[in-house]
Amino acid sequence: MTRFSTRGDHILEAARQVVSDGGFRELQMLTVAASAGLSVGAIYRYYASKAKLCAALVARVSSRETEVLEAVAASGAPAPQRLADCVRTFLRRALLDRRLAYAMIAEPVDEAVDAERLAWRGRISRVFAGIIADGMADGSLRSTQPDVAASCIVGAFMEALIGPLSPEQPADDGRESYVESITAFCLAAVAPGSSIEAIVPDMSQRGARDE
Amino acid sequence: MTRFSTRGDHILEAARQVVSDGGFRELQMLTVAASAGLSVGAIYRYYASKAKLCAALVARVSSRETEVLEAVAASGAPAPQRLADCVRTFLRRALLDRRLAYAMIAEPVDEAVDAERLAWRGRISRVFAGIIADGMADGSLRSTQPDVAASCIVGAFMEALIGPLSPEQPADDGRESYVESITAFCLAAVAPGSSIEAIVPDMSQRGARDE
DNA sequence: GGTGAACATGAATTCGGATTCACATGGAGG
DNA sequence: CCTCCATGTGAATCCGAATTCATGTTCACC
Repeated sequence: MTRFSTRGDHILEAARQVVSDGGFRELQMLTVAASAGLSVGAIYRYYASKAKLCAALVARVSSRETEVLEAVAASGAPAPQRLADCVRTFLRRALLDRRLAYAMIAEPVDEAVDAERLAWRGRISRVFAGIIADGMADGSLRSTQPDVAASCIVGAFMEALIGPLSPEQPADDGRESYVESITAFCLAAVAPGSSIEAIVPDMSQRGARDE
Repeated sequence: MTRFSTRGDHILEAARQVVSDGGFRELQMLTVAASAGLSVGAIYRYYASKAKLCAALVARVSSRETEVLEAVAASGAPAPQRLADCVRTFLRRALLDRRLAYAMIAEPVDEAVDAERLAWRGRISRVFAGIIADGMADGSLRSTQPDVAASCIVGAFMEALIGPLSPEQPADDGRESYVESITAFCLAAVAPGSSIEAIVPDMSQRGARDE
């Protein structure tokens, strides 16, 4: 419909549709073709292979999400606030389409797609690592290894979000409190002031950087 | 070799071998057969299908790990200590064979296997939720929703451990500090005393239980 | 109207494995 | 020595998609 969308975009949109209910498992060329109102062969005119199509899909969706996240991270607010905002933003957006989120985050497809996914996670993680480093610099966050902490945060909210144990469909009213619980967890993990030294030795210096 | 191991176990062991380098992606009946020194047909005498074989493999490995974890969790130590010990234990053991760990934790195969994997994660998560509940009861851990916090912890250390961004092979000397960093993160997330209320509203009551 | 390039179609083909099965092999019991 | 059953073999078969391609369409331009 939109004037500027090319045929290739149309196909990508159809693919997104398919993945968003049924995941990559159901992304077959036939299914996509049907959903796009085209024939199988036509798809090959725009994407050389299924793998390429999948990779393009992941790239497109993930870049949208990354932009949003980076925008939030760039607000001038204090680090802890930005951290919480990023987590919340990611969670809320993902909750709008969990099947797609799961597919984007975890469902394996093939190497090309995995590479795309990996790059995405890298970008997300870097956003968090940046915020954490900021917070460490001004003392608003406790001392950690930013990259490790960032990985943990990403893992924590992704697992809580789409892990096999997350509630199938948090009730509408519970959704927001669910988001806040997860956000609180992530924030507390890097907030200053908790008393863990007795149990975990301070390694933030020793293992910090050795290459 | 061992007297008591049946032929079925032998095959399972061969499968473990294959998965432990190459993951489930390379677990083909032909590959397993080769690794077991048998023919394809022979495997089918012991496992009705590839899916069954995979499920058996996951079940076997995961039950070993679960037992270890539950034993650690059952020590009489204070909750924060047990929490840290469980995380450390899991991480150290997983670091011994990361490819296998990744496969067991994350690599999807098919529904039957996923069910097995899900059950496993459930058990792990329950172990953590139990410890957290204990800690909340005696005040040694801050107030959270134990099941959500447990999911986050599992996600955090799994991602940091085997996520696509985790260091391919932490240097021998860095390994222990890596483990400690992750452990510290998990512990800090549920330790009391951090100041996050200004940013994250306390939802521990409101959204706690509504069914 | 005629021509060709770009675009579509979908049945036929190919392909990567899983699964089957007709045919050994070996050894325990008669 | 013969039979039978448990066990093993691996080539043949099957199956579910991906991929190709011979055969139409469309349409812009002459």
